[in-house]
Amino acid sequence: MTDFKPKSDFLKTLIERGYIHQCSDYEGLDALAAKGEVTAYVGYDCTARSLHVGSLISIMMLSWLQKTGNKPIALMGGGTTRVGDPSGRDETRRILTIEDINANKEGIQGVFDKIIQFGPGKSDAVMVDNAEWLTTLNYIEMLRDVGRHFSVNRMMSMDSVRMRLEREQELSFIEFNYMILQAYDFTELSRRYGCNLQMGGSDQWGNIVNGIDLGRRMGTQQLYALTCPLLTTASGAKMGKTASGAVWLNADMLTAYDYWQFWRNTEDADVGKFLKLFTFLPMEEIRRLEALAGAEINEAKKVLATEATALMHGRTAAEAAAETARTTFSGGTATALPSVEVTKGELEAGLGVLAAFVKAGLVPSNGEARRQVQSGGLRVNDAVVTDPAQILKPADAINDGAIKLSFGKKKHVLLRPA
RNA sequence: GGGGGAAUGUCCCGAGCGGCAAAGGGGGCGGACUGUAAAUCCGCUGGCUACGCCUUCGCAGGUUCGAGUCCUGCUUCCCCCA
Repeated sequence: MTDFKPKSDFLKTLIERGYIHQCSDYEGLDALAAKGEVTAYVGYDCTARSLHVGSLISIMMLSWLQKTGNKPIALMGGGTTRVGDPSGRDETRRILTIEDINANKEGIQGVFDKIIQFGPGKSDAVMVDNAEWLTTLNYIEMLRDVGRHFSVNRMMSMDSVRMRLEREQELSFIEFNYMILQAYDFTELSRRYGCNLQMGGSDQWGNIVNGIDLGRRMGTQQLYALTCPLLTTASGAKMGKTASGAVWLNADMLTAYDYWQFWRNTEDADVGKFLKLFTFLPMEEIRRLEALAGAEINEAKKVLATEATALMHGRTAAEAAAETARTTFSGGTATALPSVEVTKGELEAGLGVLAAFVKAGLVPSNGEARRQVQSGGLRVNDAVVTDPAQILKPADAINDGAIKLSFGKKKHVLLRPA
């Protein structure tokens, strides 16, 4: 890969921006991409109501694919999610109900058209659900047509399976079948849409390559595999977690402000990498930003945060988030901070600080609030709380009629009497 | 079918002579230092109407003043033999 010189804009961009972990055949894929003849898919499991940043990298790849004149397919795993992918998992996934899966699918679909064009045109994207063909399969036919091409010996040696076996962890038969279904998806998409490339995270390599093999045996055109690195931060932590949980892409699961903050808090060493992967800024601009040294790199982080947020939440929301952050972190109180309502009566009766922080959702329990008071982590209107028995009263509402509660340096909520 | 072992704080790993809210890590959170970074150092890491009360060690019973610890049965997982 180091000495490979791509001719296609697609591979040129992906390589330059660091999207590629492995590819089954650079030359072959490059030739197709140069002619705009790549139709690629990425599959998304419907295991939650929203995708999170971990999936964003592959959505970006689909977008670049389209920008460089090829056709993306977003595959909803409405069928495969009923089975559960064992890759990279220690334990069997909880089996989701069909209603849950459908609801999750609804939630997930929305993010794609933010950066990908859908429609009937040649390089317009298509969205399909593998439930369409998987749920109507007939077991015996499936075994005869597809199952005979799979060697159990080889399946047992696949990472996802082997790891479970070596660590003596349960691997149920249903999960064992996941790779067969995913391989079958690839061939089915090849037949239906002329799909010839599957992309995904590096943990999907085995599954994708199985699809290529199956395609060859079942007589599809030549298929290709392309994987991206799994995201970790420079200090090795798995990316995508914040204080409050996963970094969701959907606005109703994570506000634009919190999403902006997630990117703003990127480690220095990751700024360049993330600008390349998660924004569409031109490379010259990125090179300039990542060259900033010392505290200056904070400028690059703000650009990253705003650009990345603009992609998922829109430019307006991104800039509002940037502005809210600016006032908040320069010592002021932005009125656009997340807010929680309390009734006037509650305040007049006197609301305990501990309860107030729990109510604001900043801490999970009274006890936790109490502990945080001990270590000086709670503030009311920017004043450190020292007395756990402190009572909040209407007179404390000073900022735009609200009380500002802060947990640590980064988490703020406005308590609004209503 | 026979024999042996395991299950611990609902994030994970993991100690635990009958006095245990339960050692030690990891992770997470807060504080200090910085730049809303990293590294480092310090503190915290069951719940509550809080110098007390309540609920926790696979499940259900029992012995005991007192059980994570002992006994009985059950469930699940692993290993060996058939």
